[in-house]
Amino acid sequence: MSFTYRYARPALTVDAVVFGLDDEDLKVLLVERAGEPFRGTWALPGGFVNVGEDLEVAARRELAEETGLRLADAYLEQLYTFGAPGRDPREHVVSCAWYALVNIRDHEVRAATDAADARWWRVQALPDLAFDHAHILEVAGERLRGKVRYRPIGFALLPERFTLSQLQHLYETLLGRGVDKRNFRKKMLALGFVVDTGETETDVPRRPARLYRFDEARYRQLEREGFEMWV
Amino acid sequence: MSFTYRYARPALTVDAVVFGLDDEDLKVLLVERAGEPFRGTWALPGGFVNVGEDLEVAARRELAEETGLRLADAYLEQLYTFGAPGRDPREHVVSCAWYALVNIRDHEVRAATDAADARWWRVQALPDLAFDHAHILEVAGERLRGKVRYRPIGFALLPERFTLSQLQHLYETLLGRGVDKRNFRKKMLALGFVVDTGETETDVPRRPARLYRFDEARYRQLEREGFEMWV
DNA sequence: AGAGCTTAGTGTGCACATAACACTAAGCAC
DNA sequence: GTGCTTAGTGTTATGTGCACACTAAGCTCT
Repeated sequence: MSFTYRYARPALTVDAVVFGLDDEDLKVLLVERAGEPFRGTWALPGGFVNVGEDLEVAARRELAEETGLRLADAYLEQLYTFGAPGRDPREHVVSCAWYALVNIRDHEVRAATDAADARWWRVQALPDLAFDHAHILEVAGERLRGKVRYRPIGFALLPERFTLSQLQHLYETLLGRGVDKRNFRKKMLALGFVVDTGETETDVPRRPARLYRFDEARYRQLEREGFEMWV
Repeated sequence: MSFTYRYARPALTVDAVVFGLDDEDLKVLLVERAGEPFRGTWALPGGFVNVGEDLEVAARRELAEETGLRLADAYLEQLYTFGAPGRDPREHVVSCAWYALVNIRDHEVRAATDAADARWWRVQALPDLAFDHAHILEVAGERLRGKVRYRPIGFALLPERFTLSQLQHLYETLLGRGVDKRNFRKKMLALGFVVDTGETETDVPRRPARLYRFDEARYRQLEREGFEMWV
């Protein structure tokens, strides 16, 4: 079967930049390519968009197919569309890139279709990447660093219940600088959408911390009222 | 001549949302469609991307072809890629939308290829639009309103030399609210990249105002030093 | 020439937000 | 119960945002 058009068309793909956070670092999910071109090279999960398929749906599908990861309550947003001729050695391929923030512990990752392997890599120590994926990752990193300061998207990187220390560690990691503990806690609690669950950590070899959660409904309410956060 | 592929491909287009400002309002450049579908309906200028053509180049080309407008020192940025199946009645068409800010007086507009007419419309009083272009325009408006507050992109809407009153009018129009004259002037001049040219207006039936210009080199310098604006 | 019109241009004070800073509290391990 | 580790807490100084009203300068019209 084949498809014929009156004019030549660039191919259209989606790629996903999935960020995760563990106790140490910011990580990104990559797959090792099983097919040509760039066989054996690490790359962002992604692939061709089907006709009649929404771009976001395509991004989720390719991600699930190649890494086994299904985005549920993760944060997912379109990043940018990369269309420079020559970015794919085969032909002109335009890629609509998306980025996602997930809690690493919630998601089992396994290599699948078209991928020889799939695993998390430290953003600070990436392998060589296929295509222009290093560039895409750079753009994604900038967007993440920029956006986390005025939108509460970072919470998607944490478990549902988290301590203020974890939240602070998250911001320090993303912003790349330390912040003052007292000021940070004051500011976060003053925002009004980081709420105390009444629970505390268990099984930790030290004083247990209170557990908080991100109250999304409250955030949306405040947003409607014209409130603005700035970290 | 025709082109055959192993798998079906969505078509790929670019659309341009060009904003301009005159003494009264924020305007947007639209074309009246000369061909089907939506013949006779107003739409964003745009069209199919050629194979081997960069997306930004395609956006500029389509804009020039349909409206005669050539973006030189205008601000141009990718907006979002719209790919919902059904957004074009013919088939699955994915559109990479761009938005631009230009100084209306610098640009002559005339209908050309594929367009029966081309003209500026007040953003507040738009006609019915073809495809999902009303939605694209809405997204563009949000982006503009958001971005103008922390990036000095608004200057692209003004002539090279402008008065602080013009600049204030610009911000008031974009933000949709009045601002205090004294505070506005203090803040703008404190930024350091709005510089006095030493000249003043001529031929105005009132006290002439000083003319300022946007010093882009200075802005880039400050940006590198980690400075941040916020209006 | 002078009166009137129109927009340009200017400073202060108060309220609030940010940033710097160090010690006690609580639970666990040994 | 001692020691270790991280949790949790307030005050002060400084800077920024915001409200607010009058004089200055050039032109027009008579």
